Amino acid sequence: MSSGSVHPLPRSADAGSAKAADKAELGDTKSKILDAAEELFVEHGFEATSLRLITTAAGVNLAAANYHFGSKEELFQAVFTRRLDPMNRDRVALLTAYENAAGGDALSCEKIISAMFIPALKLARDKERGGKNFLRLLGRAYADPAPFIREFLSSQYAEMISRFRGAFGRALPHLPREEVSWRLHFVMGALSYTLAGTDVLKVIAQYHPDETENDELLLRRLAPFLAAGLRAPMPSASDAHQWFVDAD
Amino acid sequence: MSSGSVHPLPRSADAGSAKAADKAELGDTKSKILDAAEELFVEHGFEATSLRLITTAAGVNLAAANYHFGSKEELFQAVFTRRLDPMNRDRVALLTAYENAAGGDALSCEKIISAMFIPALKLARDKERGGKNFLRLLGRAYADPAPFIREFLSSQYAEMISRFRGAFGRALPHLPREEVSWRLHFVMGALSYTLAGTDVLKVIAQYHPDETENDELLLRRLAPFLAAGLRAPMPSASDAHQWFVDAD
DNA sequence: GCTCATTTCAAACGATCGTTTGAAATAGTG
DNA sequence: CACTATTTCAAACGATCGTTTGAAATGAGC
Repeated sequence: MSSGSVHPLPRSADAGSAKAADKAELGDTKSKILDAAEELFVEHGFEATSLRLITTAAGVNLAAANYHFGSKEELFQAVFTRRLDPMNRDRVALLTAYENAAGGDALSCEKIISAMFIPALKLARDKERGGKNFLRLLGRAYADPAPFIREFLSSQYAEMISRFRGAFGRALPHLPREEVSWRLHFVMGALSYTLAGTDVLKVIAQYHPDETENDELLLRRLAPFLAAGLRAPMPSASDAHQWFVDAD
Repeated sequence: MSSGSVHPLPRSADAGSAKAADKAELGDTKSKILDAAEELFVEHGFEATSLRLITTAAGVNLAAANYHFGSKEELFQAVFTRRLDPMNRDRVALLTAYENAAGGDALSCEKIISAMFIPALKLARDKERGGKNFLRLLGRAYADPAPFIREFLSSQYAEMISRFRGAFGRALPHLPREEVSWRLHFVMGALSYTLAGTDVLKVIAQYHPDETENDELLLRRLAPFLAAGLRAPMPSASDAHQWFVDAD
């Protein structure tokens, strides 16, 4: 971690090469690896997914992974940046558009939440194809203990979270600033958790996997739940005491 | 995976042997392994934690792990059952006590939530010692893709979830049964996520790690948030349309 | 003392991991 | 065509993994 890796790094031809076809899957090795990695990381997690499994699924040589990405960690980050970066940019842009449209008025919680959801929905509705897989991967990554994942994600999210915290603060002027941060934390948690879609809780909640495809429906259930939570009044000390009276 | 493992299985002397001292850490190999495993699984995750790391930290021989627990997966499950089983029993018992005390009346959402939280708090306040670590481990396990973890957890939680879904259903008679299941899903998600305490979102929400010790404070913030979400009215179709108006 | 079951130990097993290597294949440019 | 740079390939590297083995140590009952 002392200095950037110095793998061969083929001349990068990423930034919107105009001659790349829309057919998506015809991918050049690099894209094939990213697609396979995205799917397999979701299914098995980072540690349990071997480069051999990825490159075999992608139909490329094992060494191609290290040649194009340098290391397994860098491949993992590449999988994320490909989708996360545009999504978070969309979120900030949408929030800004809402704020401009509202003039000086504060946005409603639902409006702010929708600025977080709509770009995620766009991704799930599939950007190219594997968008749904990525959202599940993202939800899981939050709970991954690997330090490099945590540091990477927090840096990727820093700007977006800062912007949304400000928006929620203006929407909830009666709440202490610290309480707003907490509730944003809860919102991000519930959202990530729901997107992760762990089968554990699907079973627990008698979830019907048939409906899984309809993420929009899911988020339309989550948004009112979260908006109501955000608007909850600060509990008084007596309230808390009443709820948490010990029952030994 | 075809049949139960047939490792030597030393004669089990678990169930409350009266002569076991309260001093906790003096543990017999088996407890030392469980304690070390609990801490290391939290820190590195299941796949990334080797048996050599665990047994070294526990100060016992490598083979002792397989001798006492059969396999790494069974050790992982043993770490969970040691704490999860009593906690979920406490939850159900507390809910039952609340219901009996209320006679035929439905409980408030806050009361039901507290029946989920108080046993978790008791654990966090440390049962013996490592309770806090375990809650973080539990939160992470929900997001773990390993099938054996998911199946194990859903079986461990089945009864408790069923009981609480019924209680929430009575507390929220105006909501469709399916909506109650969804909101319980969100509640479990937010709770697990918060307990997991991933540093990612701590950073994101400008969380002050100094306060980390005070889990009670944390849950007293989460409970009102969740209770308000549970009580949210069903959104009308027009509401949803207003929130999710596309902004292309 | 002896016997026998239980637990600990050092050492090794086969398998798989991420990564590297150097040559062969391919594409680009004159 | 030849020349060069880029990409692919089979093969191997050293390391670490979960698990097993068989002998040594330990404790209980007599």
